[in-house]
Amino acid sequence: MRDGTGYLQCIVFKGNVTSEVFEVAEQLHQEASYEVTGIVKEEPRAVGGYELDATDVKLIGASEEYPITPKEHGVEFLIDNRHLWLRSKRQVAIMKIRHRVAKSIRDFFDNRDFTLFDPPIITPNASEGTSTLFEMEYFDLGKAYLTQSGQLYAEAGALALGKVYTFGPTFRAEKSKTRRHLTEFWMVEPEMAFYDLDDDMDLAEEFLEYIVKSVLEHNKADLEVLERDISKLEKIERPFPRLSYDDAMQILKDEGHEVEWGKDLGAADETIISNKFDKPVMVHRYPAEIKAFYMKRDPENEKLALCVDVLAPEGYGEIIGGSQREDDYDKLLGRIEEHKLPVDFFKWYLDLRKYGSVPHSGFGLGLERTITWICGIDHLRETIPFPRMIYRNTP
RNA sequence: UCCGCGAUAGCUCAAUGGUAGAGCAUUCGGCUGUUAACCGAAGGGUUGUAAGUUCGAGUCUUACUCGCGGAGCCA
Repeated sequence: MRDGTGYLQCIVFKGNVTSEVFEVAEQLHQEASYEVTGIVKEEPRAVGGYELDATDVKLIGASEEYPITPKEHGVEFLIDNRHLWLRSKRQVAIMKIRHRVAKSIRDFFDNRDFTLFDPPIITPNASEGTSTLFEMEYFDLGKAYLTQSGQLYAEAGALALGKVYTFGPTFRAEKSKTRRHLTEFWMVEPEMAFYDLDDDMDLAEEFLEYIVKSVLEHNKADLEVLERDISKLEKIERPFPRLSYDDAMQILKDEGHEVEWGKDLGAADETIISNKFDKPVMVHRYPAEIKAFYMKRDPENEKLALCVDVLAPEGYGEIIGGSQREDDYDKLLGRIEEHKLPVDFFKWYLDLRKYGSVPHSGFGLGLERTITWICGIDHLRETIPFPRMIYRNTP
């Protein structure tokens, strides 16, 4: 029996019930819903040590030929039946962990005087220009897009409220067919006035530690269902290793891998680096060339951006991307022009530098990637109730 | 967009170029302190689509469709 709070074994003994009740019990196929009256007994043979000895059984909803059997199934079949797959023990455990991660995210920021700040989902501009956007016609105003990040709006919020965070769905029409991509995924993006890159990294580190500890504290049973090696999560404590991009390149070189300064780290590179540590690794100060226009340059080396990527352990890859933002009006305008972005759309964004600009920083954490890592599972499609992927938008 | 792999019963998979099978599920019968129960029986197929090679194609060839993994890009 499953009721949403847990599982209980229930026994219907021929000798303890009427023949009518026994007949009803015989009709209870997999996933039928029913009401049972009985006596709870201690029973060492039952999982959990207790079972319900039924005296009466009432059928509520029959379930004929339930498609998902206790045997093995393929991925396509299971996702076609996602609405039913969610009932299985493993999926229930993942959804409970998702809830815990989301709750711990809100608690973390709420307890540190951040204000939840909701950016629009429909936007007229591309925040980074590179990614593909979901496009729509917006009445008489031309094209509009589904947001791929609330960051630019969060910056406006930070200048109004000091410390803010956004938390909601974001959309990317990237044609990525991998176990790390969804077209609709959730992101949390804190943005803080007067934070420099070091402050930003300190916060990210404390944040990740908090989330993992919260799951360990409340979801041990769920992690057990997933057969997660908990000892790996117990090691997630500050401080996390911090490497500059140059340090990372050196590690790759020492490992005998061909590297070229100025190129972004590939997935294989990230795995090599993260496998050298048992904690998340923070890689900072990438070449500005390969990073977004809004990132501030390192005053000590203008070729570098004041940015950070956090790589999850065990090869789970990037879960956080963040930076200190460019706060100088002229420099930011220059970047927008260099990237050939429509200046008109960014007028409001430039205003943030025109009227009382302050140094500020922030980062974005991908919810599903984080859950995938914490759960120790191999595909992020299981971490959201109804995944949206390049070749699937049903059920 | 590119590279690789795949598509056979409701599901998971077998089948040297030679009569398309098993386990599970379903139905029927039996048995049972089970927890992926067990024993017996039955039904269930245009082998993704189209063309080609061949005496003969699930198997070989070509194209297409769909799916999976990866690269790039990203959280």
